[in-house]
Amino acid sequence: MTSRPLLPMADQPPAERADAARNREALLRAAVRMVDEGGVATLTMECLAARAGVGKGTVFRRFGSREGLMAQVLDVSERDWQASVLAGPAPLGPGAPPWERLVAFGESRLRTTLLHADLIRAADAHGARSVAAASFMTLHVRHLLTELGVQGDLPLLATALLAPLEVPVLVQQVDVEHLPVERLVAAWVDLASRVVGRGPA
Amino acid sequence: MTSRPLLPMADQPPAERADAARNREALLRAAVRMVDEGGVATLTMECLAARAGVGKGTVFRRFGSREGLMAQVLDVSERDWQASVLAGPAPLGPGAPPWERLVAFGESRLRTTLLHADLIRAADAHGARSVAAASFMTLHVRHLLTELGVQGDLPLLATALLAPLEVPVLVQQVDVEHLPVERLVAAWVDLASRVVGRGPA
DNA sequence: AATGTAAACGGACCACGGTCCGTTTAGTCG
DNA sequence: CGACTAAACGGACCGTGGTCCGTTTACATT
Repeated sequence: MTSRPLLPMADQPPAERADAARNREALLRAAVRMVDEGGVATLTMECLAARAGVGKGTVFRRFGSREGLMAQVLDVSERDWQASVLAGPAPLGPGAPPWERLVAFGESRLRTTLLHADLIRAADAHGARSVAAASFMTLHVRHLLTELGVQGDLPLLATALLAPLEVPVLVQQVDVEHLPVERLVAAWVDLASRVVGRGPA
Repeated sequence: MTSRPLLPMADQPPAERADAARNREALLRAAVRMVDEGGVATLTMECLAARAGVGKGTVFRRFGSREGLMAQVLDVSERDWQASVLAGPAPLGPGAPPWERLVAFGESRLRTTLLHADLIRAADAHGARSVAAASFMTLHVRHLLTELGVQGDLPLLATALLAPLEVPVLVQQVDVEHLPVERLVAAWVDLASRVVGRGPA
């Protein structure tokens, strides 16, 4: 028997090999570039591989699927946004009263979603939302609802508040029905105030 | 110049040729069969063509895309459902007071969506909801809200009520989080009662 | 019946996502 | 430093959705 790693450390799956890490980084960088140069649609897996100077198999080995890749690309911007919710300036970040934070959250999320609509869709593709992003938002809204003293099935109420901010809904309203974003924001705030059971400061 | 059709009738685009109509029907029948025998995933365009005894090009000529085909397949069941909302027995159909109808609508739609989740997704695919189905529901909810004397941006309020009944949301809750359907129904009714501003009979 | 034409047909063809597997290489151990 | 192994690599290959275009066919007009 060969000896297992001398430092158990934890039993993290053995860690990534240096060349693998380099390739992942190169691919991700290339992907980001392609996306914001030509849009999501122009990024094909084969072409990305070529650009990054690796074989197609490598792309799939690193990211599993186009969807997985897109999720990583999205993560870059999404992480910033989450940070500003968690620790940015009020009213989106902490410091403001919960109702103001909720309103700020809704508007900010609505605009962000619209901005990255294509990417979010590509990262979602088959319909299984990236657990990470969704659960972050659910938790946050749930937390604010708690602070507001809302009674009821909080997890599901949070989901209900988040649902109208999903890509398909917003895209339909903005791109097909040509509703102005301000109206959507106002309607969402109205919805939130009904759910909370009283709103305006 | 050749003479145009002798009976103008209306200027409907010349109407479908007999062979075309036959093929459309054969294809649709075959598609329905394949879907409820093997599930949505087993239906490939080429295979469908073969089954119906036509060329692949014909399938695309008739339905435009896989998505378009699926929309037609879905339409078969969806039409029945719409009929029962419009003219079926109360409380889903007319006759019951608006609040009871709204509750019945929510529960019925929730269960129906879950039942046809795959098909709805396949018919939606790129994310552009079939205008027909969506606008039917929006109109209906809007109508009920009006009857209930709800004030505000009705079209958007209706959308907000419909959003948590969308496939991705429900599938996430049921298949990933394993929440029981009854709880989803209860939460939706709660949401509706908040939006309406008082609910229980 | 013969003719003309717009529509329908079919299947070869293309692009893209995803898989497979034989080959190469990083990192480790003696 | 040489040997060994698990991991990474790359590109040929496959299935599927979708397009294209030369050929066939329904129907109307004479």
